Amino acid sequence: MSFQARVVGWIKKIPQGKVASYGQIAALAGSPRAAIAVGQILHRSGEELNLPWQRVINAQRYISTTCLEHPAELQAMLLKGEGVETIKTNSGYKIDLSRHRWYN
DNA sequence: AAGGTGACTAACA
DNA sequence: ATGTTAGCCACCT
Repeated sequence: MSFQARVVGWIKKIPQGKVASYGQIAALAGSPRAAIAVGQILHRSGEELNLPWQRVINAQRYISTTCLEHPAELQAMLLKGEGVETIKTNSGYKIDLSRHRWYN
């Protein structure tokens, strides 16, 4: 089973209304240092694999998408749609982890 | 098949 | 607090 497959598996398990960080997923998938690789996977095939990519944010609890098709604004909207509060700040969209952090 | 590239992070200045 | 640096590592070409 590839790292990618494990990552996908975990991401699918993130419950609605909860969020996890790239590093957290990487750790669950067996490579605590591969956070950036997780981002890579989502970046490329997150949408076509039908994953809840919006539930994955960075360790600073900010939305960190950059790609034009999936801007932070869209992610914030999707999260809001499932009950996750996003706070708009000058530096981006911040997530209220005290309420929405996903505990495994 | 070797190397470039990130939707990352933690550690510093 | 804010910006930079240097490890990270799997995916893609």
